[in-house]
Amino acid sequence: MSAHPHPGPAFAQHNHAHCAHDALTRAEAITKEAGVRLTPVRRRVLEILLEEHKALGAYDVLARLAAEGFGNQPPVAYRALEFLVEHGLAHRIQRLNAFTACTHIGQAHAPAFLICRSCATVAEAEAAPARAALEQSAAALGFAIERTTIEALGLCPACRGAT
Amino acid sequence: MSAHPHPGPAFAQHNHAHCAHDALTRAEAITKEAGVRLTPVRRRVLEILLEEHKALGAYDVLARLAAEGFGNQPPVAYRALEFLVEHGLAHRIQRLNAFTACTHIGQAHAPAFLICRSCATVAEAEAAPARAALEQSAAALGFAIERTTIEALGLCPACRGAT
DNA sequence: CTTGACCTGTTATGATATTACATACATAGA
DNA sequence: TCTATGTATGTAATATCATAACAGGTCAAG
Ligand SMILES: [Zn+2]
Ligand SMILES: [Zn+2]
Ligand SMILES: [Zn+2]
Ligand SMILES: [Zn+2]
Repeated sequence: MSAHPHPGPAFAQHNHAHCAHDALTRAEAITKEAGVRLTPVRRRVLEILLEEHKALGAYDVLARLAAEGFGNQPPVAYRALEFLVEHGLAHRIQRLNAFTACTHIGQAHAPAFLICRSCATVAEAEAAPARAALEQSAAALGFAIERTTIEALGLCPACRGAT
Repeated sequence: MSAHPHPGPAFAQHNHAHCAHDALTRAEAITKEAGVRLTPVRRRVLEILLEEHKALGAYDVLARLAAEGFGNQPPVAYRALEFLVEHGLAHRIQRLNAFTACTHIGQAHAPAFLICRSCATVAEAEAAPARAALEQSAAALGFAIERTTIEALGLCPACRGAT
């Protein structure tokens, strides 16, 4: 057990079925705790996001939902995604206008996102240090930070290795 | 002379006419140096962005251009904006899907953006320290960062003071 | 001049996101 | 149990952001 939130498995080999199942279990717990409902659409959207460590656009999610008999209009997807983001079960990736399942559900964390430009895998890195540094710069200007977006584009370990 | 790139004037009282005029002068120099043309549309778009320390959407810019007799189709605005960003004369703000004139034209800088949620003013802060911290986190995962986006939402000094 | 590179303009379309309203469902109080 | 209430879902319509593809204009080198 690591002493601090561990890096998250996105770039490492791991039992992903287990990884996804775990996330769902935690999501159930979190929502129950918060007194909100992880309804079928919401749960299914989370499952879809959990299939891969990538980011999916709202319309990609919507297409999947529609194919499975859920509604087929944009708000169906956007609402479920908004719910997931609001409760810390998913994150929005600004650079991609897309969404990814949180890999640290239930753990307090300040995520920075590492987006592989080759394979599109998205991992969460710890943003606390970067954030602290930014606070410094901002404080010097008298600016009070409330929310930060930290995203990096680059190459993941696997894609660096590949020719 | 400050030892490192100074914070930029967005949140401070300053002679903005002078600020904008300076930026244009530098833009002329930069483009001449690079052997590219700061054509009338491009120059005008930069002037429009320089009017305020805020971010403007491409269609806002387009409306202004159209009203002044330039083309009135999206590519006219997007192309000019793309040119400005490419040559470091403007920046794209991901969170806002919008563009802002660079306040450090001609200076090498790694900008983080501070966006006031109350008055929409955008300032550039030095992102180098935050970026360095992020490199650390990323390196630990074997990820090679190529480009970073660092944006913060919050309250500027003026809006903090106001009731 | 002519050529070629680049810039501008326009049409058309694609991609992302929200507003507004109607219907269905869960559940707590009467 | 019944019904009132809040919440969730479904749908239509529309707003907002962005790009592809092509036609015509400008300008300087040869
Ligand atoms: Zn996994
Ligand atoms: Zn990769
Ligand atoms: Zn700048
Ligand atoms: Zn403000």
